[in-house]
Amino acid sequence: MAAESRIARRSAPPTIKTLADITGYSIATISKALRGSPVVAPATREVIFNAAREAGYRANARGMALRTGRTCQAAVLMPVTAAQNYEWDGVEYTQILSGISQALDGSDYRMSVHVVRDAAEGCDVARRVIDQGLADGLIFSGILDDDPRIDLLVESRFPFVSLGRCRQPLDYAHVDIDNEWAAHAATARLIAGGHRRIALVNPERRLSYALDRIDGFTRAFREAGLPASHDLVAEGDLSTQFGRESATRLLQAAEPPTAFVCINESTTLGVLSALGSLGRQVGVDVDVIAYDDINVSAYFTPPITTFYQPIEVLGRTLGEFLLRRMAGEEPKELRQIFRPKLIERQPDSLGGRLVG
Amino acid sequence: MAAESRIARRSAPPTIKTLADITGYSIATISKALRGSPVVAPATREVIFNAAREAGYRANARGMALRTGRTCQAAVLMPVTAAQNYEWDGVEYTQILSGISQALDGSDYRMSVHVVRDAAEGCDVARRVIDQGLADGLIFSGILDDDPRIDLLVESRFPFVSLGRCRQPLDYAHVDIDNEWAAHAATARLIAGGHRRIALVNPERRLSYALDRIDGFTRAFREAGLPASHDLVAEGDLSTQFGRESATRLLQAAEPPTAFVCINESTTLGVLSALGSLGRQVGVDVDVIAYDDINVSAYFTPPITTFYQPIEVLGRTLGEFLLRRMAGEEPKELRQIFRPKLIERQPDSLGGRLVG
DNA sequence: AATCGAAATATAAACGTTTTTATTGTCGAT
DNA sequence: ATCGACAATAAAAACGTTTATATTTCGATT
Repeated sequence: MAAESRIARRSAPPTIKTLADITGYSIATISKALRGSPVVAPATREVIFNAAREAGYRANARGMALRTGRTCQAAVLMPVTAAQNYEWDGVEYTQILSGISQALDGSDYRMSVHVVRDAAEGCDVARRVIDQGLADGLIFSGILDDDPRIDLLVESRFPFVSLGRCRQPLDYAHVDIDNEWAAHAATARLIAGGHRRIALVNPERRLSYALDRIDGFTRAFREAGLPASHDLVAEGDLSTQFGRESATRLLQAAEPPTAFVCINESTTLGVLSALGSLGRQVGVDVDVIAYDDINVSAYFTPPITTFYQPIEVLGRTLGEFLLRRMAGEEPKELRQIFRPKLIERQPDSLGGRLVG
Repeated sequence: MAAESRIARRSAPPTIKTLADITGYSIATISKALRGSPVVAPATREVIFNAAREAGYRANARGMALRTGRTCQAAVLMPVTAAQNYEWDGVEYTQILSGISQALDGSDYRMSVHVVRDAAEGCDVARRVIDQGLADGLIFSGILDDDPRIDLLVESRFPFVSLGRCRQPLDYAHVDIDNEWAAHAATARLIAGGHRRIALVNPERRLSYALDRIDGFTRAFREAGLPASHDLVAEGDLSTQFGRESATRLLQAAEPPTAFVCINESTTLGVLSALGSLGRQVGVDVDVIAYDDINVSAYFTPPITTFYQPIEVLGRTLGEFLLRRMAGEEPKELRQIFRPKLIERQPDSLGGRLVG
């Protein structure tokens, strides 16, 4: 038995023709039976399925792809910044890939990953995926304010799901974090704690979610009837170094911030590093609220308040949505906006401290 | 021109038959010309190449794959621990994928990523990749002491490159970090600094490189004529939590360590967190040396001494080796062991401190 | 008893390549 | 003039599927 199956494995893998020889049916019938077509007699199907199981038959993806055009591949664009020595970058993408892969697990789709270095390359790759039929669906992130990839894909009716939304009123499947809400919540919490000069460590403004965050940040001030500290918005790549440099610069300004809202843990680490260097203490001199990527804020010294959203869940939702989209479901149904959970680890209030 | 090319793009993409119609040659000649066969006349080849360029012809990967069996895919097994809420896990894999992708960039290979949750699943996926011809080559990591995947792949002569070495004397392409050397260097540095009770925060012992590290750790003590503090070797998953728990436990023992050698930055953060909680200061009460994954140790407070190896370089080497292996090069030629660079950020010596 | 329709299956074509084999045409040697 | 060798190209088969069309069988209807 073991030896037999080993021999079977060594020789050429069974094709539909092998099954035809075994069962005596034609290859067309085999194909139809395996695809679950209702025209084949139930008894026949039974026989064929058994033979297929026995022979360890697995459809040849290449033959199928050639005939049908279906590739059984879901393409994912994985962004990587060109910056050297910035190794924290993209740490959360492992989680996203893991989540997508989980969602794809039951299906017969596989995941192919394309590394892209910037938005332009992302656009090129997307076009190649469509034109050359490299995949049946696409997932990507890093959505810009007005993202050409979304335009392209919507126009060509290619199934895709984006992580993040562009700000155009287009009809497409997407998953996102409620950045406006989260930025508002963080800012409002600090305002309620007595802070007036609040820094926002934000990504570059061309990214859609950077604008969402600024919106939320601004709304919190507006609702409190206070002027927003727009001069304390730092924008850049989200490296640890950027966090450190921004914090250092802002803290040495004439009217320094008393609190920081950080976009991710990488920048947070940089901000904390700057505070350490300047001899400021979190919770004593300055308050910091972060968005949690990889769940390490609990281990910072001291632990800081964060908004936490398990990234793997985003990935899983992306994968599920793509499967449903590729199955023909309408984009309208395939939208989900996650609100991260607030984890309070500090009071984040000025307390009796002196402002400015 | 722009309109024209857009129309061309909308309609079915050009095939070899399209080129045959355009040039008047047969599809066989077209194919041979494009593949660079010497039997076609140079003038003919010229004509065909021009037509191909004009029409924007790109070979259909599926047709090619069906005929030749070549998939133009390089498969990568991406490990993901099943542990929930352990989100730092695998952060360095983004860098590895990025490196591999860079290496593959010029070639016509694409990268497909398979997420695997444990060694057994890795073995299954590897077998499926071979049997079903899902890819032309394979890259994987997390090598065990005696890894079944390596046995399987060596036996079936399937091109692959592993990140890490098993301890069997097999002939296969691999890339690794010199873990024995690095562990020795870190331990020796601490011994030279006066430390005698040194903790090693290590991965599980079934992983090949865990053993390498213990070897190096032991050698450093042996060379110093001292008994190795084997009772201070902690083994577990490399989560931040594991680092924190291990450090807490070890420090409260009867004969606590005066120094830590940490396997990666995730555990390092945990160790530092434990030290903070216990009111111990790095560089004052305890010394810590880490291996740097994603280059953030510089931002820890205080910055700590690390061994640093840019992970992207490992990825790039993996990709290059796989290409060469798939091109037929012998595994013997395709081995590289990297020595990480020591970055000194602390004296790591006991100084005038009291031992124990 | 002849005919029809439905059910079940078979045949053949197609997808886009590569590769093996066959067909031209040209030229030099006999 | 005839033949063979060679170069250049064409024709055909094959890879493993799916699908459109064709064939067979059989029971029911006229």
